[in-house]
Amino acid sequence: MAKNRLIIVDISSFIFRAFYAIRVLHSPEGVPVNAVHGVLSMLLKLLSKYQPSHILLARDTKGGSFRNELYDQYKANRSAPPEELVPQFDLIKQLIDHMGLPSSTVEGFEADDLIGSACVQWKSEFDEILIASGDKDLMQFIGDNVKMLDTMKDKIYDRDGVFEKMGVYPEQIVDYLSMVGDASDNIPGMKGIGAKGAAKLLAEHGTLDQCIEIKDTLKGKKLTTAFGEYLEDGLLSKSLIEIKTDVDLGLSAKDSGFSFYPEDSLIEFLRGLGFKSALVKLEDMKFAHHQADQGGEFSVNTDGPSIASKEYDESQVKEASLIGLDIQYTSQNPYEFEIFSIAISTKKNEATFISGEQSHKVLLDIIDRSDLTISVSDYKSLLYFCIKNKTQIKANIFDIVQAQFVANAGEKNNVEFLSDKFLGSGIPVYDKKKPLASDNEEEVVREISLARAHTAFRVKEFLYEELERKELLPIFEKLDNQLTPILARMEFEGVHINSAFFSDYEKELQEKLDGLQAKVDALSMEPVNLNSPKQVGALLFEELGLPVGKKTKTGYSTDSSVLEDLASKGLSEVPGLILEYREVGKLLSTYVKAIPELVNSVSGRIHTHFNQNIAATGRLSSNHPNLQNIPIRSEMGRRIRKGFIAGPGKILLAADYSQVELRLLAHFSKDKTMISAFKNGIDIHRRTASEIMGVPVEDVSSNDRSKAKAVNFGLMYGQSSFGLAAALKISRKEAKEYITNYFERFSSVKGYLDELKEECERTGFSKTLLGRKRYLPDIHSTNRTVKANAERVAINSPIQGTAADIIKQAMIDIQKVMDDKNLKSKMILQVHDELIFEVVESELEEMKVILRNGMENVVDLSVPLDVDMGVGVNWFDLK
DNA sequence: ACGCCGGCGTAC
DNA sequence: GACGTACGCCGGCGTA
Repeated sequence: MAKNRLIIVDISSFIFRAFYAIRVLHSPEGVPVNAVHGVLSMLLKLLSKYQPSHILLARDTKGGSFRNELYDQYKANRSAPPEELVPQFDLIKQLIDHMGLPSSTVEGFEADDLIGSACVQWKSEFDEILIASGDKDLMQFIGDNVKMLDTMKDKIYDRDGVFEKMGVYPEQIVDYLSMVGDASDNIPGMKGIGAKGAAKLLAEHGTLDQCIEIKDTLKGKKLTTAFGEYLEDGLLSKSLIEIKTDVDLGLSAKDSGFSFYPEDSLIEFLRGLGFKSALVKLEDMKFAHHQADQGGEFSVNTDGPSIASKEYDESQVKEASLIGLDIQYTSQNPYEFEIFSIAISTKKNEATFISGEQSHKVLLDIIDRSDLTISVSDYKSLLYFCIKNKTQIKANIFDIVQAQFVANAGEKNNVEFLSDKFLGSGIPVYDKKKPLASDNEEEVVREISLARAHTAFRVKEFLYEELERKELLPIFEKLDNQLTPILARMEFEGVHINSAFFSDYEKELQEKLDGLQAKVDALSMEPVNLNSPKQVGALLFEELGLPVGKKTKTGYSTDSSVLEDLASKGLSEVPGLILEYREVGKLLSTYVKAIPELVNSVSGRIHTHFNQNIAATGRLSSNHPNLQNIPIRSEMGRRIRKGFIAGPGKILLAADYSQVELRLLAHFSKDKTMISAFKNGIDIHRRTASEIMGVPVEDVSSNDRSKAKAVNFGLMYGQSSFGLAAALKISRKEAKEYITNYFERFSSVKGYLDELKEECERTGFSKTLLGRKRYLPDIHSTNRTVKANAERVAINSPIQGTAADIIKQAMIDIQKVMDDKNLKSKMILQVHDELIFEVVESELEEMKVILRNGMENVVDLSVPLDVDMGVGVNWFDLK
């Protein structure tokens, strides 16, 4: 590492990036502070990661620079900074001063000129200079000991790095940008010359001046006009791009030396802005500083807290009102696991590890205390323990992972991430590959468990405050947190399967698959692995010479739409055979073979995991195995459902919401046609077909209906005419017509969808009927594709998310009734809009009533929520 | 041998 | 560029 390292920061670019990267947050006084927060964390990261001995923060002045006098259109395309950013400039100036970081601003010059001047004037004073900026312009200063740092990508550019990225060397950057221009500063460049052209010219002729000298020999219309008509623009551009290097910075190289220490004034300042997690980091730094003072050199350190391990002391637990808890189990299998150890934390930077019999006892003690809040990172596994031991939890449980999911759906939410985010990291990672730091495995488990318990203890207050501030406490406390015990019970109960059915069906499908493989082999030169898209592509498009359709990143696309196209052309029977092979192979590998392997050896049943904190809309997901995607659409696939059966003396009962999402769309949009269709029990797709194709309801063909169905669904996903056309294999024109007609006939739907986008732009999040939020920072992206994506999400999330909230609430209500009535029937599966119960036959009729009531009455909408039910001995027969 | 990623296909 | 939310299989490729 360089002994003497200067970092020059283009602070303006930090400010803008910070502002747009984090949604707007306000201080207790209502002043926006998101950019302040962002700049602070960017600076702290810079200091800890690159450990500079010197720093210079270069700031723009409020007025324009000499460049505005050269060119009145300079930066004319820049709109005024957003209203909510304006008051933050001054706060950031104060922040920098409180941090004691050297900064410079000079009237009439931009930050770039200060950076350039520092680079040139101070070059010999430092072993290394890093320019922290995203401005390509500044690449011109890169040289032996000057490098550029892209803090977003954590990438450092040296001379070769510049060439790799731009195709020119640092000394050619000015000429390069003079030709290409720079849209962000409204620098025109020379029309007709793009990135590649400029790089090529400079590679051949070295400089712009050289190019001008030989311009008459240049070939091609674009180039000749560029060097004729637009040469002036190029020269003007050059004068704008050139950076001053002789500005008097008002301080010397030595003055940029600093030593960062979180003074009380900084702490006070940040407290006033309502920052909490940043304060924790700074206080830990102070702590580290004092430690370092005892025995050596101080270095900026934002790493996590070190946790002192304490002996177990009963009194400490007795006095606590909040405990962080981590449990380590002896096995993943919930039917076999015993508690290996627990760790508890009731104090900052302290935690206690307890193993053996005592851990079991302490755990039973603390969950029995109704005056206690236990903060954990895996509530469900604690519930497994309780179900197994037939104990009830009296304490309040706060799951930090679930809290983070509700507060920031779509963000990471594992304990390691939370520890990083709020405490500055600190969870040791158990890495099986590397030899353990300690050769005692228990030692490693102990370290991890202590850190997890401590994280749960510390992070709870931050997340609670965040949930409160974002008005998400009701969703967290009344919905998600209430659902967890139900999911634990469902998982614990599991599903019964008919293993003989699976093995018979496996045999049947395997024979079928072998037959298909043999047929294809007979038609090809050499054996092809039909599971390999690469080999399939080679067979179809090279050996057989079939017409190439779509391409993927890596080669020919061979997906089902391509194969169907080829099959319909009748040039070869191979595409059809591959389609069949794919279908059978999928069923075999993903379901028929895989599922029986997951039968639990103790219970003899399948125990899926219902994940509550993965799908950003609030839906559940299921894995190991995924029981939410068991085939139903094809007959061959649907047969798999025969393998899922009720236990002895039981019967399966399923209840599913009919068209929930479309009903929600009708309710939200208040569309009269849709509402009346649902109120009168009319088939919505048929009705839609009639409206958009202009035929009487009774004359709608089944083909028309399925097209309308696709339109209805596509709508809720923000599908374009392009997508609809592809899905239905119709022309874009026809697809477009349907969509246009749809929005004419269902005009309030159009308005509603637009409103969703606008609302999201305004607030930064989308919201469900029950108040679940999903923050979508991409809605403000300047990248069209990214923004369009966010808009589709903004349309879909409230609908999908509301449906998810509704069924969650229904599960809670239904389980409550079942418990109150002490019923023996069990809720065992949820498939987004469907609940499946294993019912004791004597309870069947009662259960039907409970389900219908529970599901239909969760919320009061302007359309009824209809529920269909089915009964059967297996999942196939639930009709 | 293992892990990651792309392509593909299943569900709602 | 073009349809939202998931999970999981397989092959292929890079690293060990």
